[in-house]
Amino acid sequence: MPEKSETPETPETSETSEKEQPRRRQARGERRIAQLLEAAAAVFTTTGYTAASTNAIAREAGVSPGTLYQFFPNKEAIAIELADRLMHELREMYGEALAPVDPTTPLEEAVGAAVDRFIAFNCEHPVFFTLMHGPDVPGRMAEEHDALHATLLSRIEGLLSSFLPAADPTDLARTAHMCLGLYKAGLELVLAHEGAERDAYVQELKNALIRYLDPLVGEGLGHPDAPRTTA
Amino acid sequence: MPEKSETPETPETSETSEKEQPRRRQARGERRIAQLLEAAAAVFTTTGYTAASTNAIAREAGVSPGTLYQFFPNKEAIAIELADRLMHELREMYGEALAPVDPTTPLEEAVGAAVDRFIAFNCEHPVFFTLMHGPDVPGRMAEEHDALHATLLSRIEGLLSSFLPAADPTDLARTAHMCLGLYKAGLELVLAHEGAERDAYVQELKNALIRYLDPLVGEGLGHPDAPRTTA
DNA sequence: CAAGAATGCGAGCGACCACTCGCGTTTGTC
DNA sequence: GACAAACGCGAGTGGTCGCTCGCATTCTTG
Repeated sequence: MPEKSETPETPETSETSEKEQPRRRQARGERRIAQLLEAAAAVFTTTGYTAASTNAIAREAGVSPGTLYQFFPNKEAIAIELADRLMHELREMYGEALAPVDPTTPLEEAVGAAVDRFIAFNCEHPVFFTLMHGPDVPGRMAEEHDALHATLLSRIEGLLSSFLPAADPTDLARTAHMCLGLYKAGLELVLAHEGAERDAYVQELKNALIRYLDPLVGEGLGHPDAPRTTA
Repeated sequence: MPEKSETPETPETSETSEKEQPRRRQARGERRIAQLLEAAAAVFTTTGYTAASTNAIAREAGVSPGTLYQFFPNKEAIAIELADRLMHELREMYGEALAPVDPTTPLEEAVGAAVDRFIAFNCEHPVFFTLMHGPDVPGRMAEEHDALHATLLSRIEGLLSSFLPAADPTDLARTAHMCLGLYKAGLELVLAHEGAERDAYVQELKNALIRYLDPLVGEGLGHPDAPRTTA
């Protein structure tokens, strides 16, 4: 296992320490990093993480393997950095997308808005689905994935509990898992199509989620239109 | 090469000089093959296809790498043979599970029966999900996967069309895709849990599918008295 | 401009993996 | 029992991949 001894850490960082910054980068370096991450995104989306070779990423970026390793300590760090940047961009969006809504808001509206934003993000960054869904992710990425997963689940639970104030926590968690699973399934289908067909699948995904949740909401709120329950 | 009756698509002359020469196996060999496939199933399920090494499979089976290659020409052939045997076993089941039903059968019953059988099969053979869902499958396996996918889709379409005789073929295909996607999502959740919780997820999967399809059946048939429940 | 740091290169190293080969052992057949 | 074929072994081979190293080039800074 190639273990690179870290530079003598804690030099001095009295000021704002965003991250460990043992290296001074030039503008050129930042450009290369962005270029490499873009190339990595392209290669990851087409071949997946494990099958993607660092040489292929460097070639895609038009640089040599050595240059790649000037900016990233190893292959995993490339995926980590890529995921981190996407996460950061995502956080700015889903903070609104899954904010708890008051129960007077119709379910369709809440689900539709959340789905639209997430679908838009994933369509704009197809790598995200590859990195977060692939079974061939390195250990450190799994944590990132699990963290996002847990955050999303708690958000969904929060949203659901605003519609179902009196629900068993276990059932709530299960319903949230189902919602996330159904969403992932729909996302895969959405990404596999384009144009009008893609839009149709988005609508179908919304339908599936709304119809799945509708009876629960109706019964949870004491709606008279609760035709069927599953004990 | 494992012995099996190939389709006579290679019109060689009377002399089958090369190509397929089914090797004479002894009982011991057949046992080894089964043993190796079982070991391969275990390794594939835990590590996935690409990450699984042939040496690991041989070790799991308690034989040497050379012995493994006595019965399989390469790593892909192991997965192929494994998938073929599972497919064969599956075909005997889903022929009944998705056989077209007359529309008088309630939707819940049709969906419930199909889901139950497929869930049971996948729970008994977790490799199947790994081989058919993993993004890291070899080229030849992708065909097998696509073939199953297409077969399942046409079966689902057939079942749906028995409930929706007058439906746009495009919509029908899309709905079938959605059903299969939703099922896969539910299957993943089902496999991730055990015991009572697993059963609960099975029920939730059925709910999601039935609720997704119910409005379509009600409106598509134009039956004002469409049976919504048979409680 | 000079010095040093950051950047850039690409041949090559070590590790791993799918797969092979030569040879010894077991089994079926006469 | 004798012969051949199927079985079994495990060190070895070629190839790929992550990653390194020495050296050349470009930028920054005083």
